[in-house]
Amino acid sequence: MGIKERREREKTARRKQIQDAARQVFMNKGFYSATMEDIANKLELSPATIYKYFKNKEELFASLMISPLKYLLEHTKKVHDEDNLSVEDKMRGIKAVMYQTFQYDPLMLRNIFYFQLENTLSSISPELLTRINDVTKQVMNLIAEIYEKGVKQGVFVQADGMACADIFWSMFAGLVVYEEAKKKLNPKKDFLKPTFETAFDFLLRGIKA
Amino acid sequence: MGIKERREREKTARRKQIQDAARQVFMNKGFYSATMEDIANKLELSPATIYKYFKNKEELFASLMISPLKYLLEHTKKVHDEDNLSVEDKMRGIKAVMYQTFQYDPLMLRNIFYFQLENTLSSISPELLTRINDVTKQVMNLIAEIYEKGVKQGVFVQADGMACADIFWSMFAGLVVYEEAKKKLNPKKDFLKPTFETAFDFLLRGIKA
Amino acid sequence: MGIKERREREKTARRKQIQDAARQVFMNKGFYSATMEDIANKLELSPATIYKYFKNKEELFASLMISPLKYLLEHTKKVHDEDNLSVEDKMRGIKAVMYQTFQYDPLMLRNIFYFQLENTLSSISPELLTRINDVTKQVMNLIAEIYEKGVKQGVFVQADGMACADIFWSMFAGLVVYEEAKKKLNPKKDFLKPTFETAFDFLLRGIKA
Amino acid sequence: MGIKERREREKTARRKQIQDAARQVFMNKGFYSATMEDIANKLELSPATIYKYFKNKEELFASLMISPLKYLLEHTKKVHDEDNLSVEDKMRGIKAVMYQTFQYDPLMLRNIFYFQLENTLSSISPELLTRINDVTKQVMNLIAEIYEKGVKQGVFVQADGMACADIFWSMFAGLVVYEEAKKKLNPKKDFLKPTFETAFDFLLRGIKA
DNA sequence: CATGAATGAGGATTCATTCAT
DNA sequence: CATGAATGAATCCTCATTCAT
Repeated sequence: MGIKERREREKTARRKQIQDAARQVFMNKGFYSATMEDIANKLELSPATIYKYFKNKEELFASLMISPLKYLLEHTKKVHDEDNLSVEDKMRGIKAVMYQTFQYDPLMLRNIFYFQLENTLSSISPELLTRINDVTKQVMNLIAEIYEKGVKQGVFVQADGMACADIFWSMFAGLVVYEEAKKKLNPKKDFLKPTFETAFDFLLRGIKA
Repeated sequence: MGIKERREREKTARRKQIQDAARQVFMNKGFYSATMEDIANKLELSPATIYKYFKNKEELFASLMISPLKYLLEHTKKVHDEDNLSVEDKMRGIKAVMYQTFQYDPLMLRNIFYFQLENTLSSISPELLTRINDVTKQVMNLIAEIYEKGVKQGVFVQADGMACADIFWSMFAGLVVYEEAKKKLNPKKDFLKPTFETAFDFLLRGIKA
Repeated sequence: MGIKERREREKTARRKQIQDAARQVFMNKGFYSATMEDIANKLELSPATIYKYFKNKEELFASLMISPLKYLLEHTKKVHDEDNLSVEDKMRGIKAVMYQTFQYDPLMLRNIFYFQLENTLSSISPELLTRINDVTKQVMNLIAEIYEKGVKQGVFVQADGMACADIFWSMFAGLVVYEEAKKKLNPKKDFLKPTFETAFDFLLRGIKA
Repeated sequence: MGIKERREREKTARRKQIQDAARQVFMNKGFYSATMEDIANKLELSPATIYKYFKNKEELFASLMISPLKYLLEHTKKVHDEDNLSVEDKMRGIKAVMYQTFQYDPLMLRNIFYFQLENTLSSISPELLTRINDVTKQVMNLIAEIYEKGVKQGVFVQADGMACADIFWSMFAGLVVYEEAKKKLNPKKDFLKPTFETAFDFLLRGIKA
């Protein structure tokens, strides 16, 4: 009985190992240039083994996206539900959550933003795709809700909630995508933190009624 | 002499034809999934011919990036140099230029933002790479200058000029990358225009001292 | 002792289970496209287990051929040995037996006819191969005997007994192979029965002296 | 102009070369065990080249089926349309045509009969599949017509024309499939000719009113 | 006895790129 | 100058089979 549990745990562990290796390889080479063999080599495993755990390359890649998104959603929810916080504080909370998510898995986050742009990621299982899109939408909805509440309270300027959510999300995506590129050009400094702060401060001031 | 010129002109024209076809194919399929044969087919030309005009696939792709960036730089310069405009109006001008650039070549713009993220685009000629990065930096510098002028005038809040340029650029990138994805999900509506407006309005309000 | 017997019986039972599952899978997918995992899944068993009972895929497949052939041989013998029957009735009996055999395991029968055509079924054990060929030959011999007896009695036209056996066998094979294909195109109707009847009626009339 | 024609001819020639090599390899190894590399090696060509002429393995294989079927259809038509022939002579003509078709490409013919039985030949282009089925049906229809005419003339026994066509076709298929197998077991003798003759003689006698 | 896990060995297919004409 | 033809080099993926537990 304990034996079944151990088996299960080992399987999950191996799955995680593969994901970790894959994450690194995808990070370094990008989706197309990364090969299943690269990943297998890193694990000192046969490529065939990977296919026991993930249906194909796309599925493996996509599975990596879930985790940061889940992280993001969870923490966004927490901020949204915090009763003691003013809407302004909540928006500041969103900023913090976004930054933490970035720190949680920067490269994969970047890939998420690029995700839907490539037609070729089509052998992905529809369930996974739906799941990813769902999480995104949920986060956006939470942001929109906060914003609209703020509008009602007269704290934020009149604007569509979803539009505002879009904007926060875009700012988030832009900072991640672009700063990541910058980091490559100049790997020493940590540009993002202050820029992140300033960017959202601008937005927060901008939405104030 | 005239004959040589004509030759030259024809060559340039053909180069442009190839670029036009390539742009469409890259737009539809993305860099990796687009094939040289796709491009050649669209032109009713042999793949071999393309290699007379462009060293390889990466070079061809990169050459396409130049044009929107040049467009952006030119117009940004114009805004920057306009003597009659207040810094606030100039920033508004930047917003307009960005939107126009997006309209000028939306897909390629998206690709530019993603460009430096893929390591494998390494067979690109260093000159081209440098050129692309240079243009980006120039645009950023112009924005930074305007902002810093505004800070000196006490019109904008105290902040680093380059950081502000980063933020505008990131907002720009985010809107493009993310909205593009959204357009795919819901191809009917034109989301971008109003969101673009609102986003930069928030920023403009946010930077106001 | 009883315990040993039970073991034995259980082993035989399991062997049979595997064969049943295998039959279905081979029927649906054909030899090459069927995988050992398919079969194992159907049984809710591990592929490794199958290898405890059958040396390899080919051996498993071949083992399935034995059963319909045995059925055919047994019943053919019965017809052949029936003393009260005229040779004409015996030939009619052969027809019936063939049709019954088809009903007994249509798909595997088809595979039998195709069996020797594929060189690659070479890892099969020679004994099994011999056994299969032996049964076929025995059936043919029985038919030949009946026919030759009929010739001697002046009831059938002059012809080589084995040739006639070949012809009956070919007609059998042709009907099975071809009708099976037809069933795929038009799964509703039961074409075979009447065609089978008519076909052999033609032959029976044709061999009548 | 002549140059274009030569190109065209060369291309057709190469296509034919590939088909010839493929025919041999498929004959020796069967569809599944034959590899594209086998075929390429035989041609002293790269596998990639084959893909310039045929979309994939299945398509290449299927293309080989067309030719014998076309041969069969053409000659069947000729027999059917021959005005001077009695229906009985026409049926005899059908027999001859079938045997000639067998001689024209014995192995591929066998494959045709097995063709629709394997689910996996599914990446075949629907057009090709349709084309193959069409030819088969046409041949069957011609046979049916002859038979029904014979029935009207009171020369053949009462029976459904299509059923009779089925039977002739099945006999044909059976002889080909089974004799081919026999040839493998005993490669020296030419079993088929006399068996073929006798088989159809039986049928011809059997259908006589 | 049963099996879960792992894999070696291959095979189909793709595509950027070259080169003789 | 343009190209049709050819290909080397990859890469994804599959599957029969083995083996430690």
